[in-house]
Amino acid sequence: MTEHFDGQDAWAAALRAHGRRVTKQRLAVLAAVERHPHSPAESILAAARAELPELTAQSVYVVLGDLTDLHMLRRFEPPHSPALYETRVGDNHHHAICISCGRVEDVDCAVGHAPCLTPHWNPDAKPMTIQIADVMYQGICQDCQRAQQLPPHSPSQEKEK
Amino acid sequence: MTEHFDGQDAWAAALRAHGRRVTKQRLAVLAAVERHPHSPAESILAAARAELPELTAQSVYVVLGDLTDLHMLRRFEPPHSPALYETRVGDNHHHAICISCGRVEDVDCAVGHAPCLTPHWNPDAKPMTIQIADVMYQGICQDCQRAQQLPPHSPSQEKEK
DNA sequence: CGCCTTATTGCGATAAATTCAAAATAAGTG
DNA sequence: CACTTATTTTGAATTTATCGCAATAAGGCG
Repeated sequence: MTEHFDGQDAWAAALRAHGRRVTKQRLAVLAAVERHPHSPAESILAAARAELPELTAQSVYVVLGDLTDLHMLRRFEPPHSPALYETRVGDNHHHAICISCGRVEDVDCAVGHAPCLTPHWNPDAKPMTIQIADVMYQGICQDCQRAQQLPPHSPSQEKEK
Repeated sequence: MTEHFDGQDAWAAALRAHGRRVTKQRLAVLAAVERHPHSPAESILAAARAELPELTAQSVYVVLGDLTDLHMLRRFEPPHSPALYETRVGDNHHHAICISCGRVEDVDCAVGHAPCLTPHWNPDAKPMTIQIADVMYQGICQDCQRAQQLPPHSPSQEKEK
């Protein structure tokens, strides 16, 4: 109950620092994202409604979009998934997604510090000023791998001819 | 007019190799993607209709999805954009996207060969078996950068307070 | 060469995620 | 406390993509 206010105040300060008003909606969304990293807007809405039941979906979209623009939140879009949000910004860490179950894991930056931020441009390409390098590792997590090997009733991937 | 058949035959062979029938729809889609890399389904439909007017949107979605599963096409989803497709598969190259105008550039793999395929797992994370590492550089291209500096009538990004 | 089986495509409807416009509300300021 | 305007809500629309089933045609076979 008291630990509530630690983060609450920090978020409030950050909002003011960005010239934004401190509203219960924003605080509820920020708290929800912090508690449920790698969550889509809908899950964030559900989580935030635990402490602010009258919150609407549209508000969540607006708040998420705005806070992402401010770099208070980070947004990434795994394939075949709605956009996911997290509060970890600044450190440029990456993500590993299981293409089978959708589980997401954080992965520290692969090349040291501000790493992947210097792409090897092709000779004919016009270089851009890179702001972030979103690295999306796609693979199969251990659980799903195990589940696929068991031949039993699991008609998962019978394509590829 | 003749150069048509070179690629045509190659695609046909590849389709058969994957146990797929060779249809004009598939050939039209493949040709369209090859001619317009980094294009969304809608643009591919338009391009493919140039040579196959009766092609439908749904067929394009089905074909793109299927060929992507076969790894004959590669699909990636830049933020705030529909999924894009390209014929370059196998080499694991990356992409740089201008967050302002949406322009996409190919970027060769940053770390040499099969590079980014070995993430640095956190101690507590359960490693996955990585299949591909999709690296998405996000930044601002030279043109947009130039356009933003000119104060004139360009009410583009007046947020951030 | 034409038939037959079955993959593939077309059609119509539908879903999921996100965005838009305008009215209602409330944060911060004086 | 009143006022200004950012923020949220309300209600609907848009965009991107998928689903089920009927229609079609590709490739194998007799």
